[in-house]
Amino acid sequence: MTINEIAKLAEVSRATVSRYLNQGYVSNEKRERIRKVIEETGYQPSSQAQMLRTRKTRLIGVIIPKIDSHTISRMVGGISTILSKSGYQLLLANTENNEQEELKYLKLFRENHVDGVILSGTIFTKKHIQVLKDYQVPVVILGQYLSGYSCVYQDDYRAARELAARMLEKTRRLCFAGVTVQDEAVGRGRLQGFLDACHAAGRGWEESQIAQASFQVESGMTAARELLKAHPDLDGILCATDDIAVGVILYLKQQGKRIPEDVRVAGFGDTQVAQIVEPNLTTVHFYYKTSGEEAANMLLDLLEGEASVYRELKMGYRIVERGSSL
Amino acid sequence: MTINEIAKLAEVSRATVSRYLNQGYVSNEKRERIRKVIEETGYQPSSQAQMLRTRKTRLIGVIIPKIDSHTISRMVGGISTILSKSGYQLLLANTENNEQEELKYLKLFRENHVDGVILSGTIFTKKHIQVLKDYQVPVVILGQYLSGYSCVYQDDYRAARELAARMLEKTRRLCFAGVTVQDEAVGRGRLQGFLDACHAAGRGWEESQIAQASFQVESGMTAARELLKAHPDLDGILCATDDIAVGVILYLKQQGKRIPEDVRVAGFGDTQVAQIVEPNLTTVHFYYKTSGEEAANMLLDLLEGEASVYRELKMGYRIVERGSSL
DNA sequence: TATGAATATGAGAACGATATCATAATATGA
DNA sequence: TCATATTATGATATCGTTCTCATATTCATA
Repeated sequence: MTINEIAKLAEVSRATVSRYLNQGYVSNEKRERIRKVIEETGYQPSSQAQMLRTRKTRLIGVIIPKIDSHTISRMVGGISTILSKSGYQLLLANTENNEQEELKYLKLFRENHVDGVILSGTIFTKKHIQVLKDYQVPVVILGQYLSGYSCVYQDDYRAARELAARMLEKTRRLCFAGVTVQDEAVGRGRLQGFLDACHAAGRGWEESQIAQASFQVESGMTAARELLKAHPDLDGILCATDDIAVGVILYLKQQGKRIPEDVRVAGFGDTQVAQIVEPNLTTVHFYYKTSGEEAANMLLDLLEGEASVYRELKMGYRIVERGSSL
Repeated sequence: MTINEIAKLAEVSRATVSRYLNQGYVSNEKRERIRKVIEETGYQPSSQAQMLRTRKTRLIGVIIPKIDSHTISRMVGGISTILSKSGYQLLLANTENNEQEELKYLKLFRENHVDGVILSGTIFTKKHIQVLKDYQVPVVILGQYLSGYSCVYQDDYRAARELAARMLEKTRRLCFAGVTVQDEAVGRGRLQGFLDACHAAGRGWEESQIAQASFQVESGMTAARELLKAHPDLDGILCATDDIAVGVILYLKQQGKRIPEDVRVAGFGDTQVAQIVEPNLTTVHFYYKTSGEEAANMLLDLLEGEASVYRELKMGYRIVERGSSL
């Protein structure tokens, strides 16, 4: 079924059918004839033809570093809700934490047809900036702050600083298990918050109080081992993610430490495991799903001309104190 | 940049450029000219025009019930790996466990002319079968068995039967916390495995030994409460998912029960929490990521004509015994 | 040296919609 | 009543590819 056949059956011109479909002028008489024919035939306009002609695809490219992560899948959930409500579809690209893949998909999406892109990256290189600079369609960055670009991100710095301050009150020697500072948000932001809180509390710190982990539980165990080796007297570890914190807790318990009596631990993200690990984990709740929704809305504004200029949205947070730091 | 401009610059016909792009006959001389022009201009064929002309979109629709679930995101990860390797893109639809949404997306995808669909559903109604019956593009069902259709699914029944048999050896009164039997795989399959294991072991069972939960941890707690009320002497609970099992464990511990000494517990799925909850959870490891990969490969076979007929693939499993049932 | 494959090329149609333009009919206002 | 919006319609061009077909050239084979 094509628009031509509909036109023939309804005894009108192809143009009139198109107008019917796109709310143009159509007399009641012909409108009814067309409606009937479309209903009988179950006609659906070819979206490919529409895409070619209108240069709009109603597809949004979503680039994420890892699909099987609670924080990210929550964001994707939020994005998906908003987009589908507005009749857009979601083209998903999973980069498996490979920045090269991010660039590849940015290019692929541009060439291919998306109306806009939501990029949830971790590490931004100069290459990224360059590709983003003259990108033909609107892009919203999710989870990272990037000056001059539309972005939705968490207040990692303040959250870390506040949580660290609370931890400092209860500890004599607080250590930090973070991730690479190439990751501006989770790496740099949370570390800086920790450092500034130490400074504000008049507490010095040494390089050896900071361990670098990755995003897995296992790396948290390794980090805890390193920290404990360098500082056998440590009585607190602030971890850049809940998964790291879980690894830290597992290792500390293995070593016979009691939590929180001997060592207080906290994480970030308020993922599912925070309420399951024992003791329950003190952590920072970020509004990931809402962030995804906001990013999608921001992109829609950009697409539908409500706003032609970028906006930067910093999301709030909530510290959740549980057994691991009491 | 269009193919016409490339043709003009390379001083050949549009058809020759098209042949160059689609490995048709082109002389070395012209081939080189075209190559050079394309390189200089950075020309990329319009995928919309290609879609319209070839009636292929290189898009695969993926319908899932919930994005922020460990099992599902692992499957999506597997799908994504395979598809992107073959130059297909993934159109994601998240139904939030709403079967109506599934139908909606099946229709939407068909209209949008995806090349194929991977459907990871939980509940199949007659409506589903009817829509699938005369679906114009290949569909692979993931996670459920559907006779006569390409599908990749877990051996829920055997896994449940085997795990239940092991649990029965160590318990006098084993209960079951499952999900709705409308879900053939997780609901019906795992329950039936449990029942048949009871029968094989010469153990009767009463209706009240079976509680119905949903997919959340909280529902596991409720289920445990019901079961414990009906059977204060229970010494084992087999749970249809890890999350339910975690809820069960949390509730039992709250009630002062020791695990596994007083009550043995096991789950299904081997999700992250299984290794974090205390005691660690005995569970069934399913190869979710591999299932996703297999489903994607199956679809590609269907698409690329390697196989024109459906295949049914039942995946193996591995029982992982941990502290909760020892 | 005919004969037929295999190789090579371009003109023009087709895919299925929307956009532009010309034009007619009707409604509105001074 | 006349000028001017507003409503209504269809013919035709266009989006950027690939497909079909006609035709020409080269090469191996009988």
